[in-house]
Amino acid sequence: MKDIKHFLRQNSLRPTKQRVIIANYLFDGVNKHVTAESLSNKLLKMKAEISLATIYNTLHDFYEKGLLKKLMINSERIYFDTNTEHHHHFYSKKDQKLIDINVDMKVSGLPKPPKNKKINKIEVLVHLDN
Amino acid sequence: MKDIKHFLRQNSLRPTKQRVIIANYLFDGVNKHVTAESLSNKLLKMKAEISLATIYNTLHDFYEKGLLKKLMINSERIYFDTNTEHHHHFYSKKDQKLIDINVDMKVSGLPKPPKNKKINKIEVLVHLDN
DNA sequence: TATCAGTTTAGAACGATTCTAATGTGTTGA
DNA sequence: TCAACACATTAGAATCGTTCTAAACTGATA
Repeated sequence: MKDIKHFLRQNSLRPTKQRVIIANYLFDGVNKHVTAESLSNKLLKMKAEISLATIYNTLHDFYEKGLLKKLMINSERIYFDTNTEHHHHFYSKKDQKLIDINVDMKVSGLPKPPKNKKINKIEVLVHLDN
Repeated sequence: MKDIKHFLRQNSLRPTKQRVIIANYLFDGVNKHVTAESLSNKLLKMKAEISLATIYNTLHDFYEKGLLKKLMINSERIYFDTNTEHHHHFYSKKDQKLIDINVDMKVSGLPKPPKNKKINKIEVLVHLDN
C-alpha cells in the first residue's frame, strides 16, 4: 500500500488528513480486526487524535467501498476486517479475539436453501474453548 | 410441554405468572428465534402485557438454565433460539430471518487451533441472497 | 397465613452508534 | 493562484437496545 492518497482517490474517497492516517494504519499489509473503539485507542497511541464520529464515518466509508468487511461476531460491537477475501474465523470468547482462517474449508451435507432463495456465502465460526 | 409450572420448577425457576406465559409460548413444541422486542410484540398480541425488563430478565434466566441458546447473528440485537441442540442456520439479511439447519454437516480442511486452545464447537451460518 | 427471598416493574442509566449543525478543508476552474 | 463550494470533521446531543435501581409485589415455607 504505497501511495495512500492515490489509493483513496481510486476508491472515490477524498484523501483527507484523517482518512490517510486511518488507511495507512489499516492497510499496512497486515490483516486486522478492529472496532471503532480499538481503532480510536490505536490512533491515540500513534498520537493521532481523531474524533470518534470521524472514525465511525471512515470505517463505514471504507466498508461502502468494499475496503473492509463487517463481521457479525457478537452483539456488543461491530468488528471490521481488513481481509475482504472470503474466509473463516476462530473465535475465543474468553479473549474476545478473532483469528483468521485462511485455508480453504469445505462444508458438506448442506441442505437445499428455502424456495426462491440462493446461497450467498457460507461462514464458518470455530469457537475456541480457552 | 404439558405442565409448564412443573417444568419451570424442575429448572429451579419460580413459576411466576409472567414466566409461565413466556415459557408456554416459547416451549410449545415449535422451535423459535426471538429477540426481546419480537417476544414483547408477540405477547402484546396475545394480550399479555409484560414489561420489557421482565422479558429481558426471563430470556436471560432461561438462557442461564440452558433452556435457550444465544445466537450471534448480527450486532443489532440478541437472538435467542429455543432449539438448544447444536445446529446451524440459514440467515436472510433482507428478511431478518433465521432458519434452522437440522441436518448433520461436516466441515473439512479445518486448520489446527492456535496453541493451547481447543475447539469447542463449529458454527456454520449460510447467508441467503434474497 | 405471616414472612421473606425471589420477582416484577417503571423509569433511569448505560454503552455503542448515529445524528446534527457548525466549522473546516480538498478540489475545481477561472 | 485562489474563490467558491461540495464534501469532511467535530463536539455534543440523540437514539436504540439492553441493564440497572429501588420500590412494590408474590410464590413458597414453616
